[in-house]
Amino acid sequence: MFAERGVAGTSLDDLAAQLGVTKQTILYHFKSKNGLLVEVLGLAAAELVATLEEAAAVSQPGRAQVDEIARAAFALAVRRPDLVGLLREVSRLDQAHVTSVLAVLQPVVDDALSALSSGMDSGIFRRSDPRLILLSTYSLVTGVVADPVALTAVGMQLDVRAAVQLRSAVLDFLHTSLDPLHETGTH
Amino acid sequence: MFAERGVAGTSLDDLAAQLGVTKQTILYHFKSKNGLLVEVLGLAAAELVATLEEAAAVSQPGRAQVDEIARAAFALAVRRPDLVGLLREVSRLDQAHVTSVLAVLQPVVDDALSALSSGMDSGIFRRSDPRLILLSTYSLVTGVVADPVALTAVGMQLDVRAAVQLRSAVLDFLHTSLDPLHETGTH
DNA sequence: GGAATCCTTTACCATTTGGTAAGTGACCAC
DNA sequence: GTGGTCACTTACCAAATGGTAAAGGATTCC
Repeated sequence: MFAERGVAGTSLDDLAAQLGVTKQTILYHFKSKNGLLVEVLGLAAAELVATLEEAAAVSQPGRAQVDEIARAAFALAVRRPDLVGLLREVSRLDQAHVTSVLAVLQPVVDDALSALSSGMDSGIFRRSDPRLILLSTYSLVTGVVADPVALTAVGMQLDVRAAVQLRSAVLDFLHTSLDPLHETGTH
Repeated sequence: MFAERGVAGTSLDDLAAQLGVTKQTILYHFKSKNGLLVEVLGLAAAELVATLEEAAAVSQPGRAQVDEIARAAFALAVRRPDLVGLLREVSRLDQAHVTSVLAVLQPVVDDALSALSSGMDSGIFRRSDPRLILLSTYSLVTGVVADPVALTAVGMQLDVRAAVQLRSAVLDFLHTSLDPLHETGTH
C-alpha cells in the first residue's frame, strides 16, 4: 500500500482494515507509522540487493553477467512492482530515509559501476559512461512496470507476452550499448 | 507540491502557507481540493501536449521529426520536472483522473504511434514495435528527471553537463532503435 | 489451577484535514 | 456616497489521523 498509494496516502486505519486487524495491532508490533515505514524500506532494499547480488554471482564478470543481472532485475520488477514503487516513493520522504536506503543500495551500485568500468578497460564492453548505462537501464526497467498509465496509453497491458517483449527491449539496449562491435551511437 | 510530495501528501494548509495566503483563499478560487487537482492536471496535460505538438510541427515526419520531438520532450522534462511528477502521480489517483488525463494525451500518443508505424512501412525506420519504442523513450526521459535518488546513487546530479549527456543517451537509443542501417537487436 | 507473557481489542485523545459560514476591506458603477 | 461585486480573512466544524492507556483473551510455564 505504501508503494501503490504512497506513504502519505496510506493511513494506518486503511492498512489495518486491509489486514483484517485494528490499527492498534499494527502499533503494537511497530513503534509508529514511521517505524513501520523504516522496516518496510529496509526489507525492500535488502530484497533488491539480495536479488542483484545473487544474479551477479551466477556468472563471471562480462556480457553473460550483465544479461543475468538485467534479467533478474526485470523479473523482480515484474514480479514485485511494489518494490519499484517503494524505491520511487523514497525520494518524497525525509532525507533520513533517503540516506538509509541509499546506504544499503550503494555497494551494489558501486559494484556494477566498477564492473562496467573494468569491462570497458579490458575491451569487453564498448567505452562509454557506466553511470549512463546504469541509469538508463534502471529507468527502462522501473518505468515500464511502475507506470500503468503509460502502458495503457500505448495500448498495452503487462501480461506475459508484453513482459517478454519489454525484457528484450531492455536486453537489446544493454547489448547495443555495451557491444564493442556496434559503432558508437554519437552522431 | 502535488508532484513533489504527492496529492495525498500535500494539505491545503501546506499549499496556502507556501502561497502566503489562507486555505480558504484557495477554496474560494477552486471548488475543492479535488477541483484544484483537476485543473492542475488539465493544465499539465495541455502543456505537455502543446509542447509535443509544437515540436512535431517543426519538421516533416521522419528522423528529423523524431529528434525534434525527443529533444523537446527532454527539455520540457528537465525544465519542468513537476510535469513528470504529476504524470506519475496520476496512476495513484481515481480512475476518473486517469481517464481524463489519458483523454488529453491519447491523441498525441496515437499520432506518434502511427507516425512511427508508417515510417516503418515506408522503410524510413527499422521495423519493430512502435509501442515499445515510445514506452522505452518515455521511461528514459521521465525516469532520469523524476528520480533524484537514482541519480545520486550513481554519483550524478542533474546539471547542464549531465542533462546533455542524458539527452544524448535518449537520442542514441532512438537512433539505434529506428535506424535501418543497424542490425536488428534480437539475438 | 494460577501467574505471566503475548497479542489484540475497546476507549480515548490531540492534531490535522477538507470544507462551510459569515464577515471585512477594496474597488467600481452610478 | 451608496450598493454591489470581488478577493480574502476569521471563526468554526465534522471527520480522519497518528498515537496512548487500559482492558480482555489465549497460550505457556510451573
